[in-house]
Amino acid sequence: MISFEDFVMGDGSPIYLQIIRHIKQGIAAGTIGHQEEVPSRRALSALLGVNPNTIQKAYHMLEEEGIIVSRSGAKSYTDVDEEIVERIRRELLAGDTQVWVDAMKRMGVPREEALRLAAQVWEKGQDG
Amino acid sequence: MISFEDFVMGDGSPIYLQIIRHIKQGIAAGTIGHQEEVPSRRALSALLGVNPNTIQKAYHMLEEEGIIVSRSGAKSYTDVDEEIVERIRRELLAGDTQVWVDAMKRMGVPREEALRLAAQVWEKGQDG
DNA sequence: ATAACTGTATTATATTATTAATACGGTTAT
DNA sequence: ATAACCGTATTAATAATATAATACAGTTAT
Repeated sequence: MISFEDFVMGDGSPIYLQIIRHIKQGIAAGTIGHQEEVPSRRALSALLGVNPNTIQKAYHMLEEEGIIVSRSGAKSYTDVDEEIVERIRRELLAGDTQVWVDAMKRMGVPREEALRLAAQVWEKGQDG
Repeated sequence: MISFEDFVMGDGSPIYLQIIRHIKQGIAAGTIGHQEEVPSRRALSALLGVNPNTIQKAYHMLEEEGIIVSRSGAKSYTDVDEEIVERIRRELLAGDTQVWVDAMKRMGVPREEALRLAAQVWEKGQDG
């Protein structure tokens, strides 16, 4: 069963996008595997304190991307072969890193200073 | 005069937030200085192809943050002493880096691999 | 002074994100 | 079979974002 324990609604982006991202990150991390059970729309909406329709929107888009499979009346499960895992991982890693690098460059931060800052921030956190 | 030549409406975030970010990044980079002229609401709205009200919203929030000063009828100018520049720079650098580091950790990317990827993405770009 | 530009304000409308309240029919464990 | 879940669908309402069309008064260069 996919866990949403560490899920935090932080940035101001739409909730359904945050949910999609959370699941994709779990798949990229390997903590979410193939044919893993997905929380029901109602259960997750109660857990996160949002409307069931918001969850349905996220799940529906994940299904269109071929990441989860739903059957009316039954539980929903992930459907991720190795190819899709690699695609998601590449997408997220490259995309996030590009965003950060672009921001640093736009602020005139030199490469070495940026990498030093990243290493420093990395240590500050307790996990990882 | 603040330049918006390299401004691109990329991410799906609200335009007024992107404008605020663009100006803050310029201040952090030092390419936007003290008492520098800000494009008029109408001029910038025409340049970006958005509504003047959207620009006004961004400028109004920047004024509330003490970053620009406006007088009815006259042009608007930046108002950034060294203290505010340092505050903005620290905010943006630390914030953006934290977001990236958190994403990498959530995806189970080891520190060294993340830093290697960052260095690699850094080189790929033409500027910086 | 006056024309051209400024910031500011108002009202209306459209779109998107989200909530809310239901409803229907399929699946599953007992 | 039946109760408790499940996915799915519909309709209505609200808030945030953005557009559109104006209007008014202050500033500035000529």
